[in-house]
Amino acid sequence: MPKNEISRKEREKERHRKDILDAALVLFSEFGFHSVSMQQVADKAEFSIGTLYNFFRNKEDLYSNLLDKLTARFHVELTGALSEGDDEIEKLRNYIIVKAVVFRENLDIVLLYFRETSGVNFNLKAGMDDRIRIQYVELLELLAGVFEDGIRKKRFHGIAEPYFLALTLDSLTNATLLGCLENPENRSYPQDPDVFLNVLFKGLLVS
Amino acid sequence: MPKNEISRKEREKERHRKDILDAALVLFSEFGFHSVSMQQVADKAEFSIGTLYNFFRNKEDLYSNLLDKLTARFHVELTGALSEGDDEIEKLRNYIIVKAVVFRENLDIVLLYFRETSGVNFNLKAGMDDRIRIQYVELLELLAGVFEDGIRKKRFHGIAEPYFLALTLDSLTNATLLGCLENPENRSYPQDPDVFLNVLFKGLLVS
Amino acid sequence: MPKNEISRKEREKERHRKDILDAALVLFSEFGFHSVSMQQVADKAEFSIGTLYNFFRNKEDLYSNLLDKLTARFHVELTGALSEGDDEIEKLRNYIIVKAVVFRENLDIVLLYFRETSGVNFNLKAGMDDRIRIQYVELLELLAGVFEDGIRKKRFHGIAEPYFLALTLDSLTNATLLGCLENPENRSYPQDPDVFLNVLFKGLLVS
Amino acid sequence: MPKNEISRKEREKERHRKDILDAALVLFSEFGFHSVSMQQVADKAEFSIGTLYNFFRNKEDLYSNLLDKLTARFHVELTGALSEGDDEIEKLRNYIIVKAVVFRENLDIVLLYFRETSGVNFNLKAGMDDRIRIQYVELLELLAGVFEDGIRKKRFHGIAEPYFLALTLDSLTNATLLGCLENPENRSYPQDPDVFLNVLFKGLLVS
DNA sequence: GATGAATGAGTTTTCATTCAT
DNA sequence: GATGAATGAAAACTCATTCAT
Repeated sequence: MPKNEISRKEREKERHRKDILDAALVLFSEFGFHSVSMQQVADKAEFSIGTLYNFFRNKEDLYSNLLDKLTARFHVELTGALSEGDDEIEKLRNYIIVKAVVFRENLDIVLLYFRETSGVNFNLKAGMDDRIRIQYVELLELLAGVFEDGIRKKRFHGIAEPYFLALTLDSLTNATLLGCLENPENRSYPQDPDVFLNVLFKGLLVS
Repeated sequence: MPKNEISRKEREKERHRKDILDAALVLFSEFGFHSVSMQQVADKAEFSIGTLYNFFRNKEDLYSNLLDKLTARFHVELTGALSEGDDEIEKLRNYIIVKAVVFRENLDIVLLYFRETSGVNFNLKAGMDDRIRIQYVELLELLAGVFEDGIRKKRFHGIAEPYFLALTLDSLTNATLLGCLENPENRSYPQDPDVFLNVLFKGLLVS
Repeated sequence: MPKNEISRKEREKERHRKDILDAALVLFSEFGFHSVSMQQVADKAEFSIGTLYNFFRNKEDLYSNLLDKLTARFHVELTGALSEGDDEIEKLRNYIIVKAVVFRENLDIVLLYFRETSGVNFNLKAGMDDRIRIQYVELLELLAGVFEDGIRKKRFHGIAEPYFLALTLDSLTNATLLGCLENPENRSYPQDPDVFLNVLFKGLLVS
Repeated sequence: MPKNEISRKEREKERHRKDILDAALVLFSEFGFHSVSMQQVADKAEFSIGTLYNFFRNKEDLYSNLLDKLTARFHVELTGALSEGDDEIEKLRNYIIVKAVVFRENLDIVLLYFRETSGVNFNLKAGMDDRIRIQYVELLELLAGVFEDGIRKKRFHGIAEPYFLALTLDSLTNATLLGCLENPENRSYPQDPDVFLNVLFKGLLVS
């Protein structure tokens, strides 16, 4: 069955590709792009250097594939969270909860992501990061949309620009989660999403 | 006049040191630590490579001196802002205004600072960044203190932990200012500090 | 034939390693460790610099591998010479003859060896040279053992400590051979080992 | 008194020169020519780098001046020892005793000297070391002369070439003294010069 | 004569990338 | 497709030497 043959080979190839990306993720997220050599990635992935170059044009390509894959996953999870829930408050609660779960379960990825994005501008050639930036803005605008809807439906006081409120919620959750995940002994992060929402909305909520 | 002689030489040396740090700041803030070579810093500072090494033990030492100097300056400005003003609201307004000014006038520095700090964990050897982290925590605690005072004096509702409120205000202003400064064409940042405060306090303020 | 494939590659790699060591030997023995650059070794070995570092961790590692290999070879030859021969006199004659042959046929090595050892203490990190020193002391003690046996068997007068006699014979042959080999036009070295032995033993030999 | 003025200045200059050479001796003898920087010599001598260059054309010149001064001192002491004493045996005893004293009292110098000479050929440009070699050969020939005289006067058996005997005595004392001085805890060196002479002459002495 | 800041050629070392097997 | 030896450009860093003060 040549069809199956091919598909088995394809699947195997895909698995190898994944192995390489997994190894790269662990190393890049711990040490950063410049402090990890292709040799180290190859060693960790248990492939030879040459094989890495069969899958990726160069080091940057490997990195950017990694980031793309990761940000896509994040994007899906977080935008998904924002679309579920009956009303705007529920959506925001969902967003906060999912974000906490995602962060906790993918610390590697999150650190790598922030290494790239929160520096605000990036170390690598522009272009690679543009896609990340676009997805980030998309997410913020989605979040802003939720605020806007809530305001229009009189769920919240329209006390500030929706985009502004979105930025606030995002920054706040980032800062809190990163602080908690980095020093877990230090300060545990809130299980209850309303801790975050209260900061923003107590008083904003239409009674 | 040997006294003057000496002092003139010393002053000149200090100026050269500053020239090098200035050149390094511009380059590091634009391209990042790993993407700038000592040769480039030397060229920009109009000195030879050897001279750089007469002032700094190695590349990391240069970088770390730069960061120390910058964070010290920030720290002074921002803690100063928090200590001026008649009541807590005034202190917070002050903080927001001064931060905006400082950010706008020192974009290089700010970008370099965030490249180091917001990446959450750092690329370079620990120790250098510990001082930065300590100063950052100090600032946050000072800010938290203002919230605490305000809550105790019934100026604000005690709706959340003071440290949490501090983190929120800090994240929010960072995100906004960086967003605005990076893409000035895109979105201007608010001149009025109350735009920030409203997000937090409308409804929190005791009427 | 994958087996042969592998072994051929391995053999080739070993040959390359040997080529590098050979080039290094010639240069180091003529100019000394500090006066030879890795570039020069690479050029002489007809490899690129990078290849040198695929075989040796750094310059010191290359040097130390070279010394280890050489001293091991010497050690084997000279201790071998001391174990052959019917009686003690014969063993000493053997030692003198073999040493002369070894010195003449490996002038490069000998010079490099003496550059390290006779300088009494060494330029490089300790550890590398400890092995050399240990082997040297081993050899001297073997030689001393021959004298001791000879004295016990009344082949020689026990006119001095065996270790002392060993040191004397070693120093004497070194000085003579090096003097001759360095300035061959100047003074040829004795073919007859008894020339050395006579100095020591005429009168010491039990008649 | 301008005469005195000048002479005081001259004396001072000479003292500075000596200070530099002393500092250089300590450093070079411990670490070797290549591992000591002019900066280190300047620091140890408590002068500036520039001052070193007022006294010596370059690093090599400093080194070679140092060696010249030291070998000259050695040469005087050892040739002196060979010229004192009533008969040849006495001269040789003298030589051995003086050499031991000189070695013990000038370990720095001796190590530096051997670093240069016993390596047999030298690290630096030829020329500097030729003078050392010439003086060494001169000394050996003087020593050989003593043996020759002793043989002619029937004090010793003419059992080997005088030059050969000289080389033997020299090598032997070098090896012994260096061994002792390097590891003083290990093996003390003989106080009695006859320990050396016995090795050579017991049986060679005309009874 | 003394100083020491400035120089820059030269050295070691790294590492992304290629390509013959 | 996999391999990994070979490459060499590029980087950090050193240090003998100069020269203006």
